[in-house]
Amino acid sequence: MRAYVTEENVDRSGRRYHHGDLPAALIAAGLELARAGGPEAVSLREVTRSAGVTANAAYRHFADRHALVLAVAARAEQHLALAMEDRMALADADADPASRAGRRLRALGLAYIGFAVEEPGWFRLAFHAGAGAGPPDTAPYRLLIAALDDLVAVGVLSAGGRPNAAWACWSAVHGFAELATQGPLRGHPAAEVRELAEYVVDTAVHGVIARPEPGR
Amino acid sequence: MRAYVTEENVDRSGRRYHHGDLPAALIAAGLELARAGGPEAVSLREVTRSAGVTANAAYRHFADRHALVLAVAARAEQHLALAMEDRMALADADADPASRAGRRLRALGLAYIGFAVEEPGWFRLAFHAGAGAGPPDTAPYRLLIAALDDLVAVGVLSAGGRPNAAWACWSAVHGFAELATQGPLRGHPAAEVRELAEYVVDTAVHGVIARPEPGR
DNA sequence: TGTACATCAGTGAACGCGCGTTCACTGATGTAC
DNA sequence: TGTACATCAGTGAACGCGCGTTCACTGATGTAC
Repeated sequence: MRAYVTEENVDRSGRRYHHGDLPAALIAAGLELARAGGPEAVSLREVTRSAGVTANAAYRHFADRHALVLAVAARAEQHLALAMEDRMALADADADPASRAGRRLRALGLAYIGFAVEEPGWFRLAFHAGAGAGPPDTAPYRLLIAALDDLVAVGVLSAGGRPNAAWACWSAVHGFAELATQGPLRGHPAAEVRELAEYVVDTAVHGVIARPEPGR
Repeated sequence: MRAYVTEENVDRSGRRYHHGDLPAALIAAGLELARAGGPEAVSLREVTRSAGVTANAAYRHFADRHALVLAVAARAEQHLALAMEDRMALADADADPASRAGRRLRALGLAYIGFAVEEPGWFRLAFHAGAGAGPPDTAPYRLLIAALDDLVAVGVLSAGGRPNAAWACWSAVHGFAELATQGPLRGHPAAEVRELAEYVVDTAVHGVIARPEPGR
C-alpha cells in the first residue's frame, strides 16, 4: 500500500524519504480534514489513511498526534495571516496616512472575521493551537500590532494606549467570529452577518481611537 | 449497585422513581464533570458512573447523550445568568437613571467575563449548547437586551441602534472571555486580566453609546 | 384490607467502533571501501 | 564501477481503552378489584 506515491513525486529532487515528502503529505491531508471538521477531525489514523499510508508511518516524522496537529495548525495560521495581508493591502490606495492606517486596521478585522466564516475549521484550529501562555508571537498577532503601531505613528493613537487597544480589537473581532460560526449567528444569511461585522469592527476601531488612554 | 441511593433520598416525597430523583442526580453529576472538563467531559458513561448507576439507566430519562448534555448546559446557563444578575444589582444603588443604566450594562459584561474565567468548563458548555440557529432566547441574552432597552429608555441609546449594539457588546465580551480562557491571555495573572477586562468592557460600552446609529 | 397484575426504573452483559500507540519486521536507499 | 553494509522510512498486526448504544432481564412500585 503506497498509494500516495506517484511517478511524479518519487525521487524527484534529492529527498531523504523513500517515496516523496511524507511529512508534507500528512500536513496537507490534515489540513483538508481540519477544513471540514476542525481540530477534532485531525486524527492520526484518518490523516495517515487519507495520505495512503499506515497509521504507524506518521511516527517517523511526528512525535505523536499532538505534534502533527500543531504542524497543521501552523499552516492554518499562515492562511489566516495571508488573508489578512491581502485584505489590508486593498486599503493602501488611500493616500492620506491617517485614513489609510485606520482603514488597514478595519480591513484586518474584517479579514479575521471573514476567514472565520469561510474557513471555520481552520479558524478553530488556528486559534486553539497558537494558545500557549504568554504573549503570542504569531503572524496574525504581529499584523495587528503593526497596524496599531501605524496608528500611533500617524498620531491617531497614543503609544501608551496601544497594548490595551490590541486586546480590545482582538476581543471584538474574535467574539464576533465565534458568534457567527459557533454561536447564535451561525447559519444567518451571509449578507446580514457581513453587515453586522462591519458595524462591530467600526465600533471597535472607533472605540480604541476615541478612547486611547487606559480607562477609569 | 445502588450507591446513589441513601436513606435520605429514598422514597422521601412521592417521587415517581424507585430510588430518588435520578434525572436530577445525573444532571448534578454532569455539572460537576463539566465544571472540571467542559462539554467533552460529560460522557454518558462517566456521568452514570459518578451517579452510581448503570450506564444504561440514563436512557430511562434522556433520549441519548446529547439530550443529557443539553440538560446540563441549561443548568450551566442558569448559573451564568444568576452571576450576571447579582453583579448588575450592585449598580442599582446609583440614583441617576442614565448613569445606572450604563453601570448595569458594564456590570453585565464584567460578570460574563468573570464567569468565563472562574468557571471555564461551564462557560464553554453554556455557549456551545445554546447555539441553535436563530435569535437566542436564553436568560443571559434576555438580560443583555433588557440592559440595552434601559439605555434606550433613558435616552442614551437610540432605539434603532439597539440590535447592533447587542452584537457589538456580546462580541467584545465573548471574545475577551475566549482570549482569557482558551487564548493567549490564558494563565495570565488574574489582576492583569481583570484590568484588561474593564478596559475592553468600557471601550465596548462607550463605543455603542457614542455611536448608536448603524455605521458607514 | 388483601391479593393479582401491569408498569417501568433499574441491572448486567455485550455489541461494534475508532482511537493513539507499540511491536517486530522488511526492503529500498545511500555510503564506505 | 561493484559489492557489503548500515540506515531508516515504511508495513502489518496487535494492544488496550473508553465510548454510545442495544439486548434481555429483574424486581420494586403503585393500582384495580
